[in-house]
Amino acid sequence: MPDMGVPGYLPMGCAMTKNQSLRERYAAHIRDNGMKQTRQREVILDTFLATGREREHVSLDELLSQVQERMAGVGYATVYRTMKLFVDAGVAHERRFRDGQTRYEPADLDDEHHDHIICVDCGFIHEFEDAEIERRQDAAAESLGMRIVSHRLEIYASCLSPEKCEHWEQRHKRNG
Amino acid sequence: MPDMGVPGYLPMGCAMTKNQSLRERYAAHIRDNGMKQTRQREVILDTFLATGREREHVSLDELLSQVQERMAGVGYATVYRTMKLFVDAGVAHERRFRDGQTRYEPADLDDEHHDHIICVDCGFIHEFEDAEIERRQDAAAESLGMRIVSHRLEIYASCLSPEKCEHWEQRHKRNG
DNA sequence: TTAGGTGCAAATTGTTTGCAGAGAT
DNA sequence: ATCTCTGCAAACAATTTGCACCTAA
Repeated sequence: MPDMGVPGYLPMGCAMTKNQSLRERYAAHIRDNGMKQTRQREVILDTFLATGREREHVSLDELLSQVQERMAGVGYATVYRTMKLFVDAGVAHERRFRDGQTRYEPADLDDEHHDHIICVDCGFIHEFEDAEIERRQDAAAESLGMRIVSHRLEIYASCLSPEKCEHWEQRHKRNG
Repeated sequence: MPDMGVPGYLPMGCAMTKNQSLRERYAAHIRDNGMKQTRQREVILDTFLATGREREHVSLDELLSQVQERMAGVGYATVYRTMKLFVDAGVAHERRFRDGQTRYEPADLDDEHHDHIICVDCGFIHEFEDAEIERRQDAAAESLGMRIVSHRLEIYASCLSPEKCEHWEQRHKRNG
């Protein structure tokens, strides 16, 4: 099902409107920088946004193989360069957890921000927000006479209910 | 000056007692695992703990060249493997900031923990602690039925007083 | 004496780039 | 027609490992 963004008719944060916003950012970036619309970029964007709905934090390898299912012959370098483009366009965020792979997720809109809790047993990546933690980070920087440019907060934790974790493991391994 | 750790006679957190604790951890690890005391490991430990006093967060390359000043001919692989050994022994913490280099700092003792604020202008690395942030992280994990194994919080910020930052830059570049 | 350590060089891993042909506008 | 993009392969950068020789215990 294509994105039929209808801003105002759907609650904020809904995947459909959010993906629509990201598509608009992409289109604007392409237009404003004299770049070209290509079939590869369309497929990569579609594939990337689809994985995003399940909050998958795909690696380049994972994304590449998903892209190749839709369009054979696409090269690693194209996906690599396109994801950089998406980052520049404000469509994607780049994440580096501890598995040595660069991963991507759909960008947060506006002032939204979230951090990650990674299960050390199965690798599943949860997301969470805490405004008070953000405030305290600002305060810590300010006390040093600095202003925050960006931050990263990653929590590595193990699941207290393994049977639930097993389920996550299966889900996650699908894309590995 | 060698470390003359005198636990109980100096305040907790003092560099001298702390380094003494770390040396003891190293010695215990070597003993308990049937490993051997070598001149290289001694020199690397001395050099590493010395950089730690200034909270330098050395990279392998930086550490290697400092080690070679004290003992010519030491190879990269030896420093590499020795730092892994120190991590296993609880002597060092491994850190990966965004400059693509693995850095090391003396391990925190017991329950101590600190996070980092990295200046995006000069690369200088500050440290800070915030117990409330830690509590909230625990709470976030608990709400998902998880228990924290470790975490990383890095704040990238720019300095509001550049002239101060210049000073830091000089200090930091010394080891680059 | 012997198991473990060292130093070199080569292998790995993940990322980045140069370039000739293909494609979008 | 022109300028960008793609796919391949090669270059890079940082880390990791195999191996023959060395050394602590």
